Amino acid sequence: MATIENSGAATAVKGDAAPACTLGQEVRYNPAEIEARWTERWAEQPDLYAAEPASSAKPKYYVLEMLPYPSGVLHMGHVRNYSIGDALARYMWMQGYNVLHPMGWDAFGLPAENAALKNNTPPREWTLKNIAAMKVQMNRIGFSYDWRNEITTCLPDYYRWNQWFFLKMFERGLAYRKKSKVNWCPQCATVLANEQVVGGCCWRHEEQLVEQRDLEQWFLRITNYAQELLDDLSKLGGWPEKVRTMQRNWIGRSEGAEIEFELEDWTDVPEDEKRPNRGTAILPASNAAKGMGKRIAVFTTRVDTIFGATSLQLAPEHPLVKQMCAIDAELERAVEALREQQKKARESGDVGAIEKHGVFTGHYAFNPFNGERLPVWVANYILLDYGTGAIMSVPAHDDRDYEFAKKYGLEMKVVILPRRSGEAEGEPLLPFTSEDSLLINSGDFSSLGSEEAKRKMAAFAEEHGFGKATVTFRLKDWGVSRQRYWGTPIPMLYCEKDGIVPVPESELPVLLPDQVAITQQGGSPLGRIPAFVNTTCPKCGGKARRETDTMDTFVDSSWYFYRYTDAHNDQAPFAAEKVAYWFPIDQYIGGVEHAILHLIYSRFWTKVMRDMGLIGIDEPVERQFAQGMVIKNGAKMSKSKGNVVSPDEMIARYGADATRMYSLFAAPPDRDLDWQEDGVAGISRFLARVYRFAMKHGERARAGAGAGPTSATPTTQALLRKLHQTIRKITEDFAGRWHFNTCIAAIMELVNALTAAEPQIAAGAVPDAVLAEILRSLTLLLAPFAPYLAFELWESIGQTDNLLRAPWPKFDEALAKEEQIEIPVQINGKLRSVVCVDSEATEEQIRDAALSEEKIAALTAGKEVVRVILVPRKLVNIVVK
RNA sequence: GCCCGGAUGGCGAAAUCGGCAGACGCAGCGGACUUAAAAUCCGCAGACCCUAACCGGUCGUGGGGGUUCAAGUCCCCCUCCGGGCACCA
Repeated sequence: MATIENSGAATAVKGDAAPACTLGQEVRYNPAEIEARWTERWAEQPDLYAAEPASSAKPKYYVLEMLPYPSGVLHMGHVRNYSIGDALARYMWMQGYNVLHPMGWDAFGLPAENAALKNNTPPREWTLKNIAAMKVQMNRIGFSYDWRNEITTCLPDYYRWNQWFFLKMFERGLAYRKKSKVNWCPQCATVLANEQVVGGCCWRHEEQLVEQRDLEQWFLRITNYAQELLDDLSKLGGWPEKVRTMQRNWIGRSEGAEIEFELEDWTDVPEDEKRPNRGTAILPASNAAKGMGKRIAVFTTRVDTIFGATSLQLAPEHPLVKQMCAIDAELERAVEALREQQKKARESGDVGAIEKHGVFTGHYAFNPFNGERLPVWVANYILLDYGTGAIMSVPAHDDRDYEFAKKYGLEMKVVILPRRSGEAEGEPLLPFTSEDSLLINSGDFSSLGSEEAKRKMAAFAEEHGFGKATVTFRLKDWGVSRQRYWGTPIPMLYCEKDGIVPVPESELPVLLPDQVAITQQGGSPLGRIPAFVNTTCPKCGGKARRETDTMDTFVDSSWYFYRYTDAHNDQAPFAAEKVAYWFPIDQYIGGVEHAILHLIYSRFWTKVMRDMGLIGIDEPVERQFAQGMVIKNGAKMSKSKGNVVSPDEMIARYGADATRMYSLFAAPPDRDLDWQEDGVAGISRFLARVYRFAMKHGERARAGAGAGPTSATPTTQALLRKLHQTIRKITEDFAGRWHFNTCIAAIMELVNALTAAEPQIAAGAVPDAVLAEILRSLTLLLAPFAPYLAFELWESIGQTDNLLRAPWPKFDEALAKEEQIEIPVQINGKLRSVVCVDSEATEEQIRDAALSEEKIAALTAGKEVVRVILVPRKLVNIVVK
């Protein structure tokens, strides 16, 4: 179509979409035509972007972008994410690396089931159709994926390895089943992991409050790795600080002590001291026996304040509270109210805002440090699933305890003072919570500093058998059971005789049946398929039932990037030597919304695989990059906001090159990006300028490609200088800052300089060989950002080798160097003039030039020059009085 | 409440190590080309003051202070916006 062989004046370009025509000498840039042609040519070369095997002599580089959920359509967030990764992959190929740049599909999950309900299409069919559509889109944009390693997580050749890993974890005691309170989303009709609850609501259904339900669930013991996940964050120097901080908060390590308070024998309490108004409940002897010798364990980070404890506070769900309630109907009613308040607060998400309430149980416990008798309360702000579900209340030195004690008139005891003021200062303003403090009224521990006291008191407790120093994590084990159909079946059986039995490895995969009626109520859909459920026990041969829950889809994405190295292996999840060659991932790129969920599960999975002996690394990702969101009209693009811009539409209007290049130009990649369609048009105009320039001069460039003398005309020198400055700028940015917006601006400046010099070029001021070099380098500089145009230009200037493997241009410092530089001259810090000096000028010469400059001389005449500050190559500041 | 980001022309942004604030682009204005339009090309463009016009001057990077010959950049205080965590004991 476009006659690239004949790109001179007579060239006519015909296209199907936007009609292009010949206007005098000008050739119109027609991205629709150019891109269609190259899309077709690339499709005929399946190995174009193929990684070389591990035997390659090149150094390896693994660049990875987060795989998409196959919703059926790419959105701008994808385009941005993948344009960054694609630019990097192309650049690294050109830098001589063996690049692995794979893509796949996170293909299990709820939307397929919802679509099935809505359209009566089986989830599998719907998903595969979407994948096909998105793959077409990706290829239309021209992303450089090595499709030989494509993975699709909903296919058995992938998910069988989820099952295999699950069995391995079960063997190692890392997968276990327990009944627990779980987060339940009524809309999803399934369980959510803690990580999937956002502000008390479902992460998919922003308005949907999450309920608590009791269910038997499978858990993965991520807490076994809590400490290592925390410690190894320090190895992740190539990760954004923000992501590391979020993970650190999520893991939530808290150092403190667990202390046991002995509960007073219930029967010993004199009637008149028992909880007022508790009525006539009679304590049966059997229950009294249960109370005897019971201890209440509390977790505290401030054991140094334990002499100031004036009560204990238990969670409403605490087992001991349940026992107390069993014999005290009135207490039960009061506690039930507290439970309700807590549940409501949890479900509404603003747990921090609820009003504190509590009730005295009528029971007492003894402080093991001083024997003091403390009332035992139940309070609605104590959480059963953190620490021990019980606290010691120290109102003088804790904000929450203070608030609570004020409300209920509980005693306050001051036991620490500010370190600096000393005892003479009297009582501090309460609550006083600083750790920079000294103990008072604390027996043998008085006058110790808080830090020292914490250590000594924990040791004391351990010595006397009523406590010890402990560490508590906020991180909980990962609940992976989902009562859904479209996921990996959990490979477990329940035998009447043998109980829980793993499916033998040889029977994997446990296939997900195809014909399943999807409804949104009544537990797992698989449970309604007798052919799936009913099986035999591999141990005893008797009747057994299959587990009917499926796995959380975050399991799929926790290890997928290992599979890319060996996607068709049917003997193992991957070959160790392939992973050893490609890992760690050199650069991972994705949205910050996965900073916790996906990125922490992946790190966990890697550590488990290491402990299984499958791999030899501690962390999967060397460098992680979190790109910003795509914004339109001040809000994140979303269907509900109605501000979605379709990539297809942009591509149809301006071309894939302009669309992806705009996504890199409009903001630095880590910042939010404001989508403005006029900006895409601007990029399209720029590419058109490049195209016209190249078409106009391509002939001469081909003629001069055989090199030749470079004459030193000022125009030639100026253009070469600009070229080498641009190469330097972009090369440095890829290595460091990734400010592709300024990289593209630099290319624009280069092109501006070229078009401005067209009269001189036409007049023969630039030798053909130089013109050839400039055009060739310009094409290479564009290649990571606008690959279609780059390939087109590459051919048009007579290059026949593969552009993707062409070496990245090298910059020459000598050519990049300015001969003359402008030095601003200030007087008393205010800019007054600019002098132009030779770039090699000495300080003395610059100083003289500045002082003798006409305007400066006039302004300083008759004044005393106190000082002259001279910053080499930067500025002169003359201080006068 | 705690922890991260961020705030610069009409708009997206640039200024990488304390050294000419606003590169590059969008929108806008003026001009050339054209019968006309589109496309393209050239030029102007932070605000204010002075001027017939030039020349020139003052102010200006969310607000207030400070350090410095010099601050968008460093220090202290504050406001607003975005994100994360949160009765976590």
